[in-house]
Amino acid sequence: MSKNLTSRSVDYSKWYNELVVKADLAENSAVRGCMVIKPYGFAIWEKMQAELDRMFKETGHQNAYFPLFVPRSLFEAEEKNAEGFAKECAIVTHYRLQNDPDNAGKLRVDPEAKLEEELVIRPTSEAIIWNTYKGWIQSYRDLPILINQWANVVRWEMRTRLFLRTAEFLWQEGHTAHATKEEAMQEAELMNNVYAEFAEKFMAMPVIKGIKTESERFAGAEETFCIEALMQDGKALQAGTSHFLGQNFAKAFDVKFMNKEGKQDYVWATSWGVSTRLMGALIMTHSDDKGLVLPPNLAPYHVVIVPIYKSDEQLDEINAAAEDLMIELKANNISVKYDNRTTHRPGAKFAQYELQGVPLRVAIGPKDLENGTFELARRDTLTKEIIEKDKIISKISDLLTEMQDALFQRAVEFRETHTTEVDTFDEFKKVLEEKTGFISAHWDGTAETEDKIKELTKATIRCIPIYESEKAGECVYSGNPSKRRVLFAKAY
RNA sequence: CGGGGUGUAGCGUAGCCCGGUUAUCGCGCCGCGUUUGGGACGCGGAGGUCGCAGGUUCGAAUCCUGCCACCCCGACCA
Repeated sequence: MSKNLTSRSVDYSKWYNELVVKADLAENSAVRGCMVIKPYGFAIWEKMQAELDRMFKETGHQNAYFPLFVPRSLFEAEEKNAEGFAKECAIVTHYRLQNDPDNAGKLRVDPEAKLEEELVIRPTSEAIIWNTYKGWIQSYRDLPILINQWANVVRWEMRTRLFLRTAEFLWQEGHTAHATKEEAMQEAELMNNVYAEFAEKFMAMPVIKGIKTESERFAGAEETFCIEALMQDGKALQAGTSHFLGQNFAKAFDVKFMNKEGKQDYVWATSWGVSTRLMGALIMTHSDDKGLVLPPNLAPYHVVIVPIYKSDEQLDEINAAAEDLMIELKANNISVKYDNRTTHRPGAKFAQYELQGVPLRVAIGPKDLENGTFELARRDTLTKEIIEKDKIISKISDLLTEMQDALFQRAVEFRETHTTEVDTFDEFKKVLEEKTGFISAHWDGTAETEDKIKELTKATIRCIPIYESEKAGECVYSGNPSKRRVLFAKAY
C-alpha cells in the first residue's frame, strides 16, 4: 500500500484504513490500483454526491444513465475528428468462460466465444452519449440537452495512486448539447463555477478558477475550464474540469439540427466532471497527524458522544442523558453517533474519532451528571471545554458553523502564503524547490516555453486564472512579451 | 516500457550477505480476571503455501534461474 498520499511529513498510512483499502484482487491479477471504499469513506462520498446533485438540478440538469460498454468503432469515429485521446483502457474481447480441459477445477476463456467487435469499458462516456444524442436531436427545439451521469469509469493508468489516480473510479460526467456557441460556452463556465462553489462551501477548500493551456487541455476540447487547489505539501491538484467542446463531437458523431433559420448545423457541446479524487483533495487539504479533519458540511456525522463510567449504574444514567441530548441534536438537524460500546475504553474511542475527523465530540461522565455539564472537544483545534447542559445545543450549532469557516480560512491563508510572484527564472527554480506552492509568473504563451519549463523544473502551468486583471510583462523563461501572469506548480 | 528497490501471520517487521533446532518481535485477534475523564494491565491462547514455479544440496526463508506483484524515479495521465 502506498504510504505517500502526500510527501509531507504526516504519515497517512495509519488512518488510510478508515476510508479505503486497496482492492484485494486475486493473485496474479493484472488489475492494479483499484480501491475498496469502506462504509465511512463512502458516507463522505455520498455527502458530496448529494450536494453536487442538488446543485446540478438547481442549474437545470437531469440525471440519466448510459452503458458501461462502448463498441470500439465509436472510438474510431471520435478519433477521426479529435486525435490524441489516451488509448489506455480495458477491453472486453470474449463473452464466456469454460472448464479448462487440461486443468481440472480451472476455468479459461472459451476461445469460441470471441466477440466480433470488442467492447471498451468506458474511460469516459462522450462516445456512447454522443452516439445516442444523435438520435434525439433534429431541431433547435430539442435543445439544449442538459444531462448528468453518476458512474464508474476505468482507465488503464500506468501508475496509480490511491484516490488521485485509481484504475477504476467513481465520478459524475455532465454532457450537454446546445444550439449556439455562446450558450455552450456559458454552460461550461457555469459548471466550473458550480464546482468552485462546491469546493469552497462544502469542502472548505479554496480553488483558483482558470482555463488550461492548449497542451494541458482535454483532447477534443476547445477550451477547458478548471478549478485548481493547493495541497498541504505545496503541490497543486486539479479538482474539477469543465470543457467547451465546440462542434468537435457533433462532427465526429454527425449530430446535426435544424436551426431557427432553417439551416442544418452541428450542435455545440460541453462536458464536465468531478470524481472520487475530490476525497483525496479533501484529505490533503485539511488532515493532520492525528488523522482526518472533516468540514462539518461533509462529515458523515457532526457529533460523537462518548460515555465515561465505572459501573453499570453509571452507564445507565449516562445512557439516559445521552438519549436526551441526541433527541435535541436531531431536532436541530445535527447528526450524531452515540458510542456506548463496552468493549473499548474512552481513550481508544477518542483516538478513533479523531482519526475519522468527526468535528465535535461530547464526553459524558459522572462529574458531568453531578454538575449538569458536558465536555465538548473540537477536532480542528483539538481544544476542549466544559459546557453547561442548557447551552450545549446552541454551542454545538455555533461551533459547526465556525469550524466550517475556520477550516476554509486556514486553507486560504495557507494558499496565500504559498503563492509567490516571481520575475526571474532563478527565483522561479528557487521558490519551487524551497518554498513550493503556486508560482505566479509571466509566460510568453508558447507551448515551447511551457514544455521547456516543465522539462527543467517539473512544474506545469496549472491554469490561466480567470478573474485577475491583466498586466503585461516579460516571460520568466524566454524574456519575450507576456500579456499576463499564469499559475505554475508541481502537480499530482 | 526503462532505472532502482521490496515481497516472511490481518498490519508492521527480524532473520537472508555467511544454508543447519519448533521462523523473531510488536500491534491486532480469542479466553479469564482486574480496569474505564486521552490509545489499560496481568496471565493464558490461536494464527505461517517465508510471493509463485523450477533448480543446487543430506538439508533452502537464506544460494541460482524464470515468472508474478507491489513501491520509488522517469515515460504516461480524456
